[in-house]
Amino acid sequence: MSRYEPSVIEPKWQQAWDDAQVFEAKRDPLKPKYYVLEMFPYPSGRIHMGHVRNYTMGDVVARTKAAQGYSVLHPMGWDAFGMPAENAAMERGGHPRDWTEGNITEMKAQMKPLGLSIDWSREIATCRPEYYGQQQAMFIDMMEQGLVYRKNAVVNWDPVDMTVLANEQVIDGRGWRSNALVERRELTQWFFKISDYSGELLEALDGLTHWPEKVRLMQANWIGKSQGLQFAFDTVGAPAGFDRLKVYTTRPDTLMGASFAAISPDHPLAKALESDPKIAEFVARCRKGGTSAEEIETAEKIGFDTGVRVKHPLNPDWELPVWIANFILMDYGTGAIFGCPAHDARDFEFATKYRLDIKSVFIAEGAEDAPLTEAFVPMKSEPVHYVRGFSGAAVQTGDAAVAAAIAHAEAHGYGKGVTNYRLRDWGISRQRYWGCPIPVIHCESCGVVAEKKENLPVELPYDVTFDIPGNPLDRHPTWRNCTCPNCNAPARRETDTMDTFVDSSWYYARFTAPHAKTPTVAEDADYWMNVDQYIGGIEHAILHLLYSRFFARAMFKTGHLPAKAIEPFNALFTQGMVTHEIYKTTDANGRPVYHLPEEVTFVTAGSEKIRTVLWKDVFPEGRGNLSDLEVVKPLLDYAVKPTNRFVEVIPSAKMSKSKKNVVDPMNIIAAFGADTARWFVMSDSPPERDVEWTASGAEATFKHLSRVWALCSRIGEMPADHKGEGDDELLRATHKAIAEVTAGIEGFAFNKAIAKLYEFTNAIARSSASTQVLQEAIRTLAKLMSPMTPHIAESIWTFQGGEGLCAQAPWPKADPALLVDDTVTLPIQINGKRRAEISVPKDMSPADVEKIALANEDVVRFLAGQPVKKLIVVPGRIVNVVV
RNA sequence: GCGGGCGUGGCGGAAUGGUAGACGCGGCAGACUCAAAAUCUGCUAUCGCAAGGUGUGUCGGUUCGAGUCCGACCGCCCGCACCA
Repeated sequence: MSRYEPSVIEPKWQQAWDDAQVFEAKRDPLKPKYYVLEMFPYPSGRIHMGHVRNYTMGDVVARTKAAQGYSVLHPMGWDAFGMPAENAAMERGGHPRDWTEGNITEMKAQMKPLGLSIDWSREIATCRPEYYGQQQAMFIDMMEQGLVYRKNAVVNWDPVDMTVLANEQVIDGRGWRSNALVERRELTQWFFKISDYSGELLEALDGLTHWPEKVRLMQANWIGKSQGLQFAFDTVGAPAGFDRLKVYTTRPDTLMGASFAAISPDHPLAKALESDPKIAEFVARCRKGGTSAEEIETAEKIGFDTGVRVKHPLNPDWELPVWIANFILMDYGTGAIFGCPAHDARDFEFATKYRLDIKSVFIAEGAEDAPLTEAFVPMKSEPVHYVRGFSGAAVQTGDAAVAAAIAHAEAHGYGKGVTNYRLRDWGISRQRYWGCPIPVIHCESCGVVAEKKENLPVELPYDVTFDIPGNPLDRHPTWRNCTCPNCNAPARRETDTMDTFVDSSWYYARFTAPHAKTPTVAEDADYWMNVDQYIGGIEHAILHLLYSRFFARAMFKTGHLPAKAIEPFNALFTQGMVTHEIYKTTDANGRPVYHLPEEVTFVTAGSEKIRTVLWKDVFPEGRGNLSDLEVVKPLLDYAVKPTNRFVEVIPSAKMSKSKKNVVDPMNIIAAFGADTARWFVMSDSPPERDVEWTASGAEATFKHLSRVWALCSRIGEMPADHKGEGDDELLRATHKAIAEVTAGIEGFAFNKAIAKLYEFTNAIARSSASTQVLQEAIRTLAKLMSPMTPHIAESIWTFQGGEGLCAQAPWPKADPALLVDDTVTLPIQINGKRRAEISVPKDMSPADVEKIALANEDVVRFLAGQPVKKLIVVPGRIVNVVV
């Protein structure tokens, strides 16, 4: 074997795998199946280290499962719709489709050299009619099932770009691109009825036992179940049609502390009152407020007394004022509340500002009913003393009091217990070109009608321009024109497109039959679903994963997925980011200046453990030492003083172009090969945590792989019949490695699996065993390394006489008999402190172990004749002597 | 405010309640070399000449035995947030 040259072996093996179609997924009734999926990328045009880490993890799982005898599905596709393509068209000209397809070609070309075991015959892109046409078909099915509807909704409207903006695109109340003040405008929008599934999506979380607890909690909080009382006030002096005002509360036990009612500025009653110019003006003022978290947090609570009154449900003579308040949300509960300032922080603030009554309903046990300086809001599980209760005992917990109050309301017929969810319906309308057209038609006589399925896909027109703001579909000369599927009269197409989250909500199902003429094919979906292991970033913990869970249910309801697939992802793994240090200096004006890693030099000061980073021109050769500093001191003084050449190192941060701490995977592959990149991103940190990319770590990985290569050569040069020493020892090490590496991979502890591979490599290198045993060991090493470093593994496998391709060889099995040593070393503790060590046969009886332990001379010395009170022997583990 | 997570050498990190620091990085020393690089070997938590002592954010508890379990605190990180 010659030198280790990744640039030679990597393309060679990739070609060999392609030729043998090793990664093509086939339905095989004789094998169990395994579906591994990594969250598919947005085709930005460049892959980054995060992609490398994500796809390598999936690849390790896919290759291991394939070797373990599973029929594996490991596909890849492109989340290809979305605004960056349109922005690029606006900024640079060109067409979103050309830009996107070009990026897909480029990114695929960058992914191929990684040697991933992907079935590229199943590649999909959400922007192609083959994909989004099927999405439109499902949209129509969902309409029929009542899962889709239109309603007016308040949205962020950019008056300059003439488009709806997502909340994240509104920065300080202005459009992120146009910088125009964003308006809250009411538009007719399309919605998916995800709220129909609130309860089910919440309860089913319990069954997702192979999901991270954190993700399940985040989803549970997002769905936000609460139980409370809904009741209606009788109104006094309200406009016609508003005889009653419905409110929702989770604290009906505080009803006797009510001092006002309040409605959202978007409440129908507020609208009915807008004939009063003062009210109209107030409502307009409320709508101006920004929607960002900070603004909401710091926003002052403002209110306006409408003059309308409501009667307290427990006492018709008791009237409360109705206010419009900016902090009441229209789309939660009923959009109206009753205010109990004593036991709600917001109501307290509001009541204090507008001098409304603050009356305690309950007080801490043993406390006085004194005026409050802030709202008293104890845990609902805590017992308190009710001074103005109306149901249940005087001393009870909040939980008990709430239940008693609901029972009271239901018994007296003024309200009922209801369950409320924070989760809102999913608004999917986007006034954008580069998305999946919503396949409906507006007809003057028939209204809103679904397009006929045989007319699908409703394709995006190519001849559009982006030189003026707004949705190009709206101003296309002919695209909107169509005929009504019902009455054949001339009609107009819907020009809204779907949120790109819709595209990614079912791609996992499409991969089971990526080119079918229907969204899915029953037998393929039956065979391949569910995704056995899904891998991606934590940033998708809520939206993407919740939408997908909803969509799988909708696909079941519309007959596109089997019942077993309503939870589509059996196991989820969320991986950490790839980070890098940032190198910063300051310019003459005090502004930060960032430097690329290759622009700085590391100077180490030996045992003093100081690391200083300097601009590269101080040590142009790329490395330096403090002793060298003495030599270059004059130069350094010159360099440091006038130009501030010491570089500040900002530890481990997300890779970002502006901070110049990005490492391009293509450069790493060019310098060290894909195997080095793959091994390093898996080796240094647990996969769920961030991993810091370091140049020294990458170099060290390359050196290690080179060592393995050299070791393979050495073994290859040994005479085949050479008899050596320590065969049994190496055989045991081999089987231990099999057991430990397998456990590491299966437990998603890739860093530990790699640590074991280092140990095993060192064991082989030290061994002077017989040629045959060494060969068997290094072939096993190659197979165990192959999920992480498939190319070098393939070379070693072939060189050492492995049969066929390593990629198709079965996973080795550990012999349990070889995993336990005949003798074990037992530490002996005296009063819990380690004092000695004995070596005993592994199955020696505890009684014999005791004898040997007590006879040990170190033990005798430490005991110094003290009587032994207790002796604990944990077989195979430890001996503890208590005196 | 609500919810969750994490604190272990110079660094990344290992440790089913059972020898704390595996493995890697960095560092030190040595071999090879005219020399450097590369490579190889050894050492590397800390105090101490040693015997031995001390060490997993802090304080306390459970246990024969605690990095691990329990309680309080300190610090850092993440998610949600005017949700009635």
